[in-house]
Amino acid sequence: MNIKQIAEAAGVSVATVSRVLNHPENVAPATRARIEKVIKEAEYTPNWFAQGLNFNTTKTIGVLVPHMLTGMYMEIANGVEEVARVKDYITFMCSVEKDPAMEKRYIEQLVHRRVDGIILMFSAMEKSYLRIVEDAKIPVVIIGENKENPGFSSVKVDCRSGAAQMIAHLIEVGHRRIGFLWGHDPQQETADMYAGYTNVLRASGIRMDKRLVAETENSIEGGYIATKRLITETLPDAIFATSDEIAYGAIDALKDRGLRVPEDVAVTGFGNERMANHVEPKLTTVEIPFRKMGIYGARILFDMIDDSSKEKENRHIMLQARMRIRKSCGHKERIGEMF
Amino acid sequence: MNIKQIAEAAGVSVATVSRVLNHPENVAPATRARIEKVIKEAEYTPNWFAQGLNFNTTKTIGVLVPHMLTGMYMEIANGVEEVARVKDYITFMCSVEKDPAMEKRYIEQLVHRRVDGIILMFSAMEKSYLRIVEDAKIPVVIIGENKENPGFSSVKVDCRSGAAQMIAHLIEVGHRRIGFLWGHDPQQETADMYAGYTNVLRASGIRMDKRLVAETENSIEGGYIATKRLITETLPDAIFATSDEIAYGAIDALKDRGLRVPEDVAVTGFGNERMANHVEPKLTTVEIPFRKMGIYGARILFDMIDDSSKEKENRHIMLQARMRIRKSCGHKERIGEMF
DNA sequence: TTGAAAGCGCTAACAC
DNA sequence: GTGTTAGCGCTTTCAA
Repeated sequence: MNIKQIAEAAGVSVATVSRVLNHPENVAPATRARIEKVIKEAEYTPNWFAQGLNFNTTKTIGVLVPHMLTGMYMEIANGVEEVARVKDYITFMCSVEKDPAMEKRYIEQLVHRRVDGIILMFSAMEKSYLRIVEDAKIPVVIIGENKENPGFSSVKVDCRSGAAQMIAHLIEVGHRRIGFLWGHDPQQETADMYAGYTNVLRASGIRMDKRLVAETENSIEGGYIATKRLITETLPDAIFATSDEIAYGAIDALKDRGLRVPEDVAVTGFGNERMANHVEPKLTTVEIPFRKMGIYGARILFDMIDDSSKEKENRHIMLQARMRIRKSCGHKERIGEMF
Repeated sequence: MNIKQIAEAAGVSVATVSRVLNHPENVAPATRARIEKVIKEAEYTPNWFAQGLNFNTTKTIGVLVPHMLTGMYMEIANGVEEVARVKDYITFMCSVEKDPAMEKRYIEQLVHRRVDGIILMFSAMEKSYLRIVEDAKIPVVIIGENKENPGFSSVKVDCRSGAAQMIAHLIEVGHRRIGFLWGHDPQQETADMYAGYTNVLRASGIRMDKRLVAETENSIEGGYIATKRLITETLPDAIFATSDEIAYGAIDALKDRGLRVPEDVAVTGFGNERMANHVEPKLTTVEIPFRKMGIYGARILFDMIDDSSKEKENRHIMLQARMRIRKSCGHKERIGEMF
């Protein structure tokens, strides 16, 4: 069913039908009612492609997620989607599986399909790849630090300070030999955490011990393996993991070795994802406001979309992370939280 | 940059450019090479909408997910996406937040945007709503049981038998008073589990006690609250939860009451999601092959898309669920699994 | 082997 | 207030 048929059925020209669709105020009430009736009865909706050819908007944004199965990323995406929904936009969610080649392919696709805006999450893209997007003049917001991508609006979390707080806390509680489980991603954020770690140690006059630092995949399994390896070398008082998942793996590994958490070794995570409060012992961690990151990112994006006319100067938001003291760090006056 | 400009730059007509794009074999090698060079240099890609107006395919499928933050649904989606990617399709992931109104809106959008196929996951849609999709002749596959939607291809899991096995196991291990925490969704699946539950109890000569059955939201919090309520009434030997998350909540609630799991009360889940093996005690559960469901569903969908000519007879796949015996059910010879 | 032109379904400028 | 028509960017038939 197309506009011509509607026009015939209503005894008018296609222009008039198009008008009731786009500028109903310019149509006589009687004609308008008649046409609307026909449209409703025929369940007619204008052809998407024909509209796309004429308008310059698709009411669609694209969101690139590093990994569909990682809850934290999905929380950010959820925040984005919520804003998009209110704006009557639909969202292309693309999971790039932490693979730059896939990320590139998806970006090309999104540009090709003329999305109105793109959100890049912890992107691995180099600036040069993003030229396609710039050429297409599609607004972009980057969520998560990325050194490779200056010149875009962004939303970030102050991971350095978050880690520093946590390390300071561990020291305060009495730990000296603090291990650092360094997840491979997100790259920039974990590097910032490391900076926070070394800084606080130095300031506290604690000597760095390289054996206490281990690199690992950002996953439960990664944390498990790295911890097993680490504790064969030397036994720390505490372990700081760059993500909650790594911390879960660390706890498993310690338990397997017959060590108690937090009595023998304290463990802390980063993120405060859904399960952090339901593992045993409850995980002390740094809360990242994931949903909020998504919401802010989306708001910036839609600001850019809405006044595409305005000369765009990039905006940057830095959110603070916040400690969640539970049991796993060995704090005496720990705060119990159920949810 | 459009086809006309390419044509001019190459000194040919638009028709010839279009030919090298779609039927290169019909173009003289020399002309073709010249045009391809221009295309490459200009980084030209045909306009998506103009193509859509002419072709009848969008290389896009839509996936309706009940809830973006529930890992199990995302695992299914991940399976779908993987198949789609291989097929060079892009996926619209739509999170309907367990809201039928949203689901309806998204379906309309997907139809409007002429996706080549749609996957409905644990859909709440009534048959009548899906008329839009049928009218548009868009292939649909339903993942997850849905009584309201006969007449569509589907992939399901035998939850009834899964639950029956688990209940039988609990009885075998010595439990008699077995609680049933009934999550509100997915509707049909949990109802099937209930059927399995009552059946096995009856067959084992155990009298049903209504006080042992509690309804709840499908979430950790839901499981927590329902369990607290349930155990004020009567104390079961064991609790069967219709999802892992509900089971986590149940375990929390029991611990809060000073009860040991599984010594005082055994707990089992359903799903075997990522964390089931990392909570304390490790969760005995029924494994649902989520990824596989997505993969099979997508394969059926693409079969339908690829031979749209063929008279389509619906296909139905029923997958088996499988028990994962861990610690939480109190089995003596429990199997330890790390990952 | 190539080009001219019609047509895909719609919007909007212009004319009445 | 409504109709006519050019044009959006592309594909494809038909003719040369």
